[in-house]
Amino acid sequence: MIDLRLLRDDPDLFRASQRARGENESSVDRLLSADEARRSAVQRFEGLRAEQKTLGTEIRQAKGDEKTALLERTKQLAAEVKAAEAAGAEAEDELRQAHLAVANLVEPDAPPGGEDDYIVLKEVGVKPEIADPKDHLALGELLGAIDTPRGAKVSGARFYYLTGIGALLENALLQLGIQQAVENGFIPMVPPVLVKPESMEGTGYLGAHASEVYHLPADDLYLVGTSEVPLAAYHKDEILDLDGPRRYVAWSTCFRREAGSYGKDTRGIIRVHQFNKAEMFVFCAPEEAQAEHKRLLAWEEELLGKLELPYRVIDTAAGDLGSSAARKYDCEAWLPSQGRYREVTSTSNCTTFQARRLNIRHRDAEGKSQTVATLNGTLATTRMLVPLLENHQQPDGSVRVPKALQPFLGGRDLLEPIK
RNA sequence: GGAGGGUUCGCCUAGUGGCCGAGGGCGGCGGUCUUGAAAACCGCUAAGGCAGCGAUGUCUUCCAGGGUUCGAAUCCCUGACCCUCCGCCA
Repeated sequence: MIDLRLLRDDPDLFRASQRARGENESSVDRLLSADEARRSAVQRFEGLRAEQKTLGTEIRQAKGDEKTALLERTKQLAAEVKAAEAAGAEAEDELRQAHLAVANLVEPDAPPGGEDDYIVLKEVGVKPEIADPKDHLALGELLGAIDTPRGAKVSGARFYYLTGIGALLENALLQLGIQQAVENGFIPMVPPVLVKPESMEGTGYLGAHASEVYHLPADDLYLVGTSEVPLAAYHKDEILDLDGPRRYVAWSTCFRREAGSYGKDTRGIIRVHQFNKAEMFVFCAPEEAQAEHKRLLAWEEELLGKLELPYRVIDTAAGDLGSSAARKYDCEAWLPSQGRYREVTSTSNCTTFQARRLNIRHRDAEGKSQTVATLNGTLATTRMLVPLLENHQQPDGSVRVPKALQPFLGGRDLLEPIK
């Protein structure tokens, strides 16, 4: 949710932001009038309620006819108060709906435009020269690392088994990520992956992404598509004592329905219903959010460096931002088999948008409570196996293990085809 | 799945219809005293909305939602969550 005070002061700021996203700016005006309507409803209710309270004390002391007269008056007043309260609740409700409908204020420097209007900030590393590269699935099958037919047999399309060295490799990757984060002061977490509707709503995933989310109707719980959800909700309704950014790194399984992606990335494990991820999540003072965002990006890059992968960093265009994000950077790793870069990490600065929904605050320098900023970023994820296998493949189908991963694989430096 | 108990201000707790947004203890902050500290004593110590330049005023919130009443932390109904016991259990 956006800051209503800022909206009152400068509605054009939000209209411009909505335009940059390619969204309707009428939602801003709807919110403005809902805000106006609520304020007048609240004032009417409060006036009546104050009178009711005053008369209430007078009745206690009154006697005889005087008391009868007062009771007569207050009875009528009680009905008015009730009506005003109902009107207030209705106005409140409309305000909330209108409030939820407005996306976060985009950072002014974010590139305008849609999905294809990203800006490439940099390219890092050297793309390997591989004649006739095998793709990750072919390599995974040679190594006995990935089994998609049996994934489909047991669970359906877009499910897979990681087997043997594949299972070990994923584990190594996530451990490397978590180790790096912990060394940098992150608090490691294993969060729940089933959450209540309010937690899902708080992070904004029941809006435009509702059809992407698995729901368990018998219990009214949702399977999270990212541990961002349980991490953000972790401090719901709390006032934090922050001395610098509060950083968490969570290991979790993620579940995505991938509705509407029929025919896209059907081969291998690029787009799947279930995967694992080490996710960074930060609560910090709003003033620090931009700098922290850069740091999250740097940590993502550091990990890709350790994996010795060629990648580029893109600055996502406003129209391609999630509704909670003010700015988003993606790291895309090079895929030799496709001859292009594919997203492997994504870091978003949600400023105070998420925290306002979840009611998470901290004490500022003057001791006043203030909404915090939240940020998230991918560290390591199952999908990274794809560039890892492809970029480090050898002509015979074996795969070189980057130095940083070797300690997590019992020192192995080469994965060889089984038979 | 069944039976019972519980949910009040950071924590513990008092409070069974108006004097309660709410008392006490602990903790925290400030002060007196002290060379310094401790102890003792004194004071302050929930969040949020609205109006106002401000001082301030006003309203909401005692798990949530409904109800009774002129008036609800307090009475009634529904629900959520927690605890204990029994049953079941990959």
